[in-house]
Amino acid sequence: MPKESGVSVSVIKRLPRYRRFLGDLLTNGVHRISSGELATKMGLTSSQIRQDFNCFGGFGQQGYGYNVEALYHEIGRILGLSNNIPAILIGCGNLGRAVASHINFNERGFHLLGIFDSNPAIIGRSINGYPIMHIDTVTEFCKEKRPRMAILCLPNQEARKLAQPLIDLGITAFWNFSHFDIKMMQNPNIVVENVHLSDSLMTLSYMVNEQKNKKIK
Amino acid sequence: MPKESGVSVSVIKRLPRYRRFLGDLLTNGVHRISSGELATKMGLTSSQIRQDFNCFGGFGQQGYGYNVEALYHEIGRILGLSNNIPAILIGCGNLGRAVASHINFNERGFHLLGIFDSNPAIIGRSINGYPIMHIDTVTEFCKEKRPRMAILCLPNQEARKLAQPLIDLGITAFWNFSHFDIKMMQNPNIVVENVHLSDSLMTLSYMVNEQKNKKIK
DNA sequence: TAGATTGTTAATCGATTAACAATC
DNA sequence: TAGATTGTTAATCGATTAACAATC
Repeated sequence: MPKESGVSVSVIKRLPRYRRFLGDLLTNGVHRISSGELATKMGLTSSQIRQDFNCFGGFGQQGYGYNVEALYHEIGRILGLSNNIPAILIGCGNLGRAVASHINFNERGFHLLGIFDSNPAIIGRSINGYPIMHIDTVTEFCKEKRPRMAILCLPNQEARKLAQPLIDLGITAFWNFSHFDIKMMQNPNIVVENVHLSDSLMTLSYMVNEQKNKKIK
Repeated sequence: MPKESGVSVSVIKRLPRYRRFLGDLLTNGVHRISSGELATKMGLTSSQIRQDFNCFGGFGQQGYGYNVEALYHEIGRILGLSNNIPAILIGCGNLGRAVASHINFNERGFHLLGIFDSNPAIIGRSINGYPIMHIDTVTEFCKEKRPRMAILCLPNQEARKLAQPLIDLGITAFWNFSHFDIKMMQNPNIVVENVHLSDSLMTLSYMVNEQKNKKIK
């Protein structure tokens, strides 16, 4: 049934938002919805919604619409949210701590095994139940526990140094909060999702300026 | 000279990354670069680079290429990075604290005035020099200090409650870390930049799954 | 001047929207 | 059956890439 191969990244990036809206509907006791209604709610076109859902095989029904609960779970399945991919977090500064305590990894397809940092003062402590270990022990740890994903909450230079060694230790996916462009590295099998907060803020800066210009005009 | 109006958001979103690479070149003492060289470095096409830069009026020179320093500063100017837009941060949980201490607002076009939260235990303290004030005083504060941008590090429901009152108080831009979709609100003059960390992680979850499927295939 | 590389126009590619026949 | 709404094909729109004349 599922024909998931080769679905474009634009579609994938919309799935979490669809799921969010469907979750809200579910909470409000809505059991069916048409692409038209959902489109209005989400500020999209009904065409786009039908096209998007059909990338994965039709789970609507003509004349009826979509079953909210089925669709919600289907999207979760497509995203692999019940897939406990073992992960490690590297860098326990402000950002690393926030990510460790703020994100619900288990509900997003991952299982966080632990946190690594070089600051001796915090080794042995834990955050949100995740133990903080010394970065020097990460090699040993990876050989034993085989994490597949690494979260990089490190400065540029340190991320640059660590990326290749981590790949050599079996890491195949990065959630990258550093400014180092991992994608530029040789290995094409590595998947990377970047969160460049500063870039995001600069984009906002541009938009605020545009806003001003419009007012003047 | 600048013809910045109506530049597409795809182009704008690439500007911070260009600036980052140009900054690196500058650090390494490189003074000129051709679109071809930069394309190789960044994994883009030289065509795209020339198209992008030309959205803002040609600052290259035929037969020579681009002056790295001039281009770096030009991009900063386009993004409005020296524009101290007054901003407030709302929600001083893990994420809010990380944003307040991790982001260099001054170098990104903003000036953070202070932080608001409802937890009495932390009111009066400060983070990274920014005072923490009670959320009940935000109305008064906005009337006096006139911030234009608000950073929302709040749960869904609280963000939903606060968005419209903040707009009424003169906020015209949001850096939104909550899951509430501010864009869905009536006012078209409001600009919003969303940082949906959970969505980002779910996208990564999907990609890791695809990775597996490919190996099996 | 000759070589290099831009700025810009044209061609291609992909993503979004519109239209409508299929069908519940 | 009639009405509604999907799934899917075709049309449009926008973004990326290719090509090349302009020019430093």
